[in-house]
Amino acid sequence: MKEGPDIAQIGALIGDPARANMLAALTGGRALTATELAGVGGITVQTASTHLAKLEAGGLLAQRKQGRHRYFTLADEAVARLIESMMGFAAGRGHLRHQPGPKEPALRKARICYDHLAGDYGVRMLDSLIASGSIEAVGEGLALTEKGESDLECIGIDVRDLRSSRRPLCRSCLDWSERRAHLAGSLGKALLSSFLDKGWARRTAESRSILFSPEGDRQFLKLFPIDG
Amino acid sequence: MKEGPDIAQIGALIGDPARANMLAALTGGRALTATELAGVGGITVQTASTHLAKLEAGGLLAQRKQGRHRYFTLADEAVARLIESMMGFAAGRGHLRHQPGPKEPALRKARICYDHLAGDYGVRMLDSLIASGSIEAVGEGLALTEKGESDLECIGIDVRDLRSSRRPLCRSCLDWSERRAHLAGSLGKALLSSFLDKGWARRTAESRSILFSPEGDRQFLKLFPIDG
DNA sequence: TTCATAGTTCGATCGTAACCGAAGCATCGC
DNA sequence: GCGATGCTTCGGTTACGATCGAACTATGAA
Repeated sequence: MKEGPDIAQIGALIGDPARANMLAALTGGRALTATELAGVGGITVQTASTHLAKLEAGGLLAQRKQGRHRYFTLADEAVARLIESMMGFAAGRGHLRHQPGPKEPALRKARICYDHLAGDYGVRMLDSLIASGSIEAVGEGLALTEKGESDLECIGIDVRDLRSSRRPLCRSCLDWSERRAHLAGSLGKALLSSFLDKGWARRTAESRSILFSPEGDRQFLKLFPIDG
Repeated sequence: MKEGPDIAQIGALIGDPARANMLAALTGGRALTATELAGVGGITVQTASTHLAKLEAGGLLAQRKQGRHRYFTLADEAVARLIESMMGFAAGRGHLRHQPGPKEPALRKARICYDHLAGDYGVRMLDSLIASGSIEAVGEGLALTEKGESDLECIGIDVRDLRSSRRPLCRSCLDWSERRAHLAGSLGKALLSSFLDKGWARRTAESRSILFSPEGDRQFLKLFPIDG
């Protein structure tokens, strides 16, 4: 019972939904504050604080104080690989999920995935961008074409500015309600931001769903048509 | 929260100590019965049964009925790799363990590790066998020498019989109370069995500790001396 | 100084899951 | 048929940990 490395301890740390979500969010590589992580986990800051303390004590997280903020990151590369490998494993047996997708239809339609658009609308957007030749699927990755760059500039996305960041411009993110890829990366984030700025959609208070206004809905569907 | 593969579910499955131990035991690749796994987990068969059902429902275990036995194995290679990777990760941060070894001194001294002797006595036995030239350490593995074979025959171990089994004769097993290797494999099992048969020691009812009689203790220490 | 924001600690509640005893099936050997 | 063994199911207990409100600390802004 008490022999072998303590995989139970690590399993238990990952085994709580709130903690698992925090870890998954941190897999993106960006440092997040305790409050942000509380939002990711769908819990209050107090609860998040105790979770984060446990994760840190368990060696899964590192903490960096900056002003009155506390930025959390995965402790090291090994943790990231562990989480990734578990996600890959879990993905291989989707039947594992108790709830095979977001419960609420609104979440299935459009929701925020860390910082970009996911759900039916997220998948549709990427499909449309690929169909129009704005984005090319290169192997596992995605690349913005010249046509895509000019098209996006037209709708107010400053692609050059996005390129200056270290973060990849386009990343493919598996959508777990649709089981298809949607657009992540700084471009995915910028697109979602622009929808919010334009008033096409808004975040809901306590949920991760994105609510489109009737007008925003129309504009979105026009901008990202699906042929066939 | 409800997006991404459900690593929380898998984490929770692995996160229970009893289940973790069962999984770790099955990493050896051999099929084990529910009763054996209950012993590994240090729980009753009833409890083990519910654990095993959960693990099977979670896709981590496969079950094969054979007569009145139920043999459990890891569901597939992917599960084995997942467990291995978690063990490797956990080993890399040994400080994770809440209890750095078995609590009770008796467990530290001698205990059963699946089917062979572990703890202080297990480590001593292997050390002595190596020192006397009965066993050679070859890289990560262990090999019985000719001298060892004849020596063991003298104390009533039928090595030829053991060889006929598919199971490796000698295996090195990391001892987590001593942090050193002890002898596993069919030979390790046979040696422990012989101690029990000779009445040198006995298993305790509800614990995994092995209790040596005063006479057995004397014989054991004489048979496996440590010089220096 | 005072107020606001970010976060932790405390205390208490509550739900879930691990656990075992006892009873119930199923299979084997006789 | 019988009893013995291996395992599961049921019922009830218990313990742990996730959760949040409230109070507290720390940093920053005004």
